[in-house]
Amino acid sequence: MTFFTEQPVTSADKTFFQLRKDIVEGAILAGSKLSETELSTKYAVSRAVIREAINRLEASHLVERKANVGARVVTLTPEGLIELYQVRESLEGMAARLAAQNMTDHEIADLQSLLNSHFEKVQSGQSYYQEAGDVDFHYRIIVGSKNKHLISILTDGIYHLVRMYRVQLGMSGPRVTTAFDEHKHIVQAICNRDAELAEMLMRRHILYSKSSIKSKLLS
Amino acid sequence: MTFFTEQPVTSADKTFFQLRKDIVEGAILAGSKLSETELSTKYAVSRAVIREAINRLEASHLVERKANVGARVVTLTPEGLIELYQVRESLEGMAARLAAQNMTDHEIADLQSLLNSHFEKVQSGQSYYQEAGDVDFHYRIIVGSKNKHLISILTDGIYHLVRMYRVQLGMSGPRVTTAFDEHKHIVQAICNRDAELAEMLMRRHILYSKSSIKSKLLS
DNA sequence: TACTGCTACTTTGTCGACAATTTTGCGCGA
DNA sequence: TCGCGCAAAATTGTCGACAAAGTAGCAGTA
Repeated sequence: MTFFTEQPVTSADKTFFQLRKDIVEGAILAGSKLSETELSTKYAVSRAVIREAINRLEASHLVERKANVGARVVTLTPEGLIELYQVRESLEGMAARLAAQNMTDHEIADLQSLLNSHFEKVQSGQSYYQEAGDVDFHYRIIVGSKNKHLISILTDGIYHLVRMYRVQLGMSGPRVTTAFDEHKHIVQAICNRDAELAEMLMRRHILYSKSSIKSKLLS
Repeated sequence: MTFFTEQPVTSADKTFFQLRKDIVEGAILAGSKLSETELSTKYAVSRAVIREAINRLEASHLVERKANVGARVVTLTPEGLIELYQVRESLEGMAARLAAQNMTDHEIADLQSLLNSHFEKVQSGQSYYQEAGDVDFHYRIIVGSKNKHLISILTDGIYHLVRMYRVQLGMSGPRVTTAFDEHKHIVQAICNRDAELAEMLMRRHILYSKSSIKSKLLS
């Protein structure tokens, strides 16, 4: 994952990253209360940095806060997941459209080679793929859109929430080979600079993921 | 404008709203530095509440911050405005789609009567419309989507930035009557529960606005 | 027993002071 | 005159303490 360009510099940064990790991965339970004093002793920092970290978590939609009452980790609901995928469909569709217009030939070539490496892994039977590989694929297209707002909303906000759902509701499941084909066609459209088609395919791709996840939630 | 459900409760809230207003309306110049000590004396609060306010402004994409250096108000560029409208096209298109599915009949009736009141004003020659009326129209559809993330991203983030561009680059211009027709057709599609068409019309509507603004920027 | 109101406690909000980092400006030497 | 380095000033980051709001528990009364 060529992901983590963000590296902590201040103490509040470190605390924020740590807290985000703990929340996303379930070390801090969904729906639980975040006590400032408690966290400040646990992480050995002052309440001021805890407060700043919590503020940023709120901006990421990972916690909700009430004035004079406190902050709680968001609760995960099927409806929430559906809503999240609706936003993803919209934004990542646009990202694919823009990527088809704005990615450099070199970036597209890289994307294709990434896809090839995935293909080998899938073919050799490794059911690896879904987590890291899928994230990496989508991440490159998002960044390839070259749209600052789009990139920020998706990578700073939506994606950590999606991962939280994936981890805590145990969404690692199949959809490997079919998803791979979908990825292939998206890259093909981007390579042809067909923005319209790239958007449509990406939206379908995410729509399918949503259906797959929805049916898994009900079982 | 049925907008301001958000009312300040804490001191940091008030400072945040005030600062946001000052930035959006240009009382604090785009690109200028936000000195914590300076602001704390100016608004007569401690640096802690200023810091919290700045953090929230950063989350709204109205200021950018560098560790150990400070925060600056974002600078307005033609490219930035284009990018903003790309995100709007994507998200508000989805909002219209979801509104067609999720708005109650009562909400739709309200939307239609809002449109009628606009029609009267436009017909009676008042070039009123564009600012408050336009915002109100879009706001209702966004809320009508019933998608929490969508609503938050648009009303807490994007919209203040759009308004900042409008105010500071003097975008109040025409496009009144044509925009009204577009609004009418969108409402018609929502009323027919035609989600597909509602999304398409909304995307076109925003696309046209973008072109109109772009040409105005170049003149 | 159930409800109301008070009190004590816990938690969040705000403040001023200190620490750490960055920026500024001066002096020195080439 | 220009560039380098060091020191001083200014700015941001962090901390502990106090203020204010909310919560829980107890006592008293109907």
